[in-house]
Amino acid sequence: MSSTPQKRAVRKSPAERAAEITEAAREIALEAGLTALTLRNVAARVGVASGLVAHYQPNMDALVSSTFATIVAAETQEVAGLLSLQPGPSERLALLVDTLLNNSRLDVTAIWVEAWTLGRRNETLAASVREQMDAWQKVFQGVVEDGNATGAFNVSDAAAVAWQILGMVDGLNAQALVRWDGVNDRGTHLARAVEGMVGAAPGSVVAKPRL
Amino acid sequence: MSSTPQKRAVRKSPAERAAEITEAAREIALEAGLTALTLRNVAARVGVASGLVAHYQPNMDALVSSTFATIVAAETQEVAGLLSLQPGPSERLALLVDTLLNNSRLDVTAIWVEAWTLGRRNETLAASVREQMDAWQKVFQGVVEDGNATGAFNVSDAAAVAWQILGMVDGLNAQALVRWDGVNDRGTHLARAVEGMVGAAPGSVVAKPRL
DNA sequence: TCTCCTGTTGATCACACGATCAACAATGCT
DNA sequence: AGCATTGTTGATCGTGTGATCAACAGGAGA
Repeated sequence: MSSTPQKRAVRKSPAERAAEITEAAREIALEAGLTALTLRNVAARVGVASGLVAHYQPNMDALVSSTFATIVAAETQEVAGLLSLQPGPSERLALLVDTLLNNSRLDVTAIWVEAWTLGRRNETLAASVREQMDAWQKVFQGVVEDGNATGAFNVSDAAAVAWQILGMVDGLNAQALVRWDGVNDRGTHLARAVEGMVGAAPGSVVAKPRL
Repeated sequence: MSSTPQKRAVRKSPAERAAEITEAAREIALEAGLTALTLRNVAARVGVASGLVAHYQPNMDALVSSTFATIVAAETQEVAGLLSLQPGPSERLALLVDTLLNNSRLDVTAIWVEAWTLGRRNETLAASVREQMDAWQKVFQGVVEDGNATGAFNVSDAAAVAWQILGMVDGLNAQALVRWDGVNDRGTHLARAVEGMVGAAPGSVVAKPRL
């Protein structure tokens, strides 16, 4: 019954081992949250002694914050990529709202929410959170300015509106975290709210039917 | 140098002692978060041995969740009270939005956010969170239905819209927790968004100037 | 084959947590 | 005054955390 063979881990290059550790950290965070990122937890997943994880990281706060950044930045990139495929700003805004509300990203949302509170005691993480929020805001702002240029929207302060939409989306996602059964038609309601904010014609921001 | 006199705590009635403990827990939570609610922390604040706190509580999860409920329910009551003083639904909605965004309640917001993640590992707390969210939603729903009745709003699903507004407010507050410097005119932007959702005339939901 | 470099181990430290409980002492009752 | 009730203590246990470091061993180069 050698459930845990307990054999010595094979010797690997620092780069490879470091990659294993960050990947294990990513998986743990997505499955059990940033709080579950402990030396022993990560070590166990990699199949390695706890000391080794410590050896590859200055401290755990750093691993937590870099793991957060990795996960969240990947999501931003992915969604931004989807946006570029859309024909116009209204479609982009609709896709943005629709994509972020479809509950397939609840694990990432959980990490966001956790990071907001963990940031109170982990300054490195707090800085990372602000940085990633800025990145998201820029994505929204780009869409809003886009719509302003084409005349689809009419916004005086695109940056502020972008912050607001971001906040709303975050809130609705956090809500879904707790009240998963919640409300349907979330996308429709939010679309109407967003239309009000960007000064778009009612009904102009409409989610494309899911394929 | 008797910084901590270390004298034995005076003997008090169970009711009185229990009240001291819950009050100390409330203060600690508001200042340092629900995570800071430890046996020793609460005991130190009351000026009592850690065992006594344990003696008055079935377990710490219960203290955490009841403290959360106490703090949040008080806020709901307070805001609901303010609402009743307003003449009509538009004013009520405006006050609601304005009050919840004015950053004087960031400590409570921090507790909300913390509770969302802590609820994943504390089922008692999770139940309490859902209960308190329901209470908030009812407040919003009442205002929306009110406006529907007077014709100020035009909403087909008041419950769903109420959930959405609640989520938005939560998100914007959580955002303010991290990006305090953030955006000004948050109330105005949100008012416009809410108008879009409730089908109110643009500009009808406007915050009363602060006295 | 031998040697050195370095990736790796795991025991260990100090600390914090929740929980438990025998012993203590203040209070009110008889 | 003596006693019984009960609020209170604080040491203790088991667990978990991050961090440290002497000792070990795999592998590449001489």
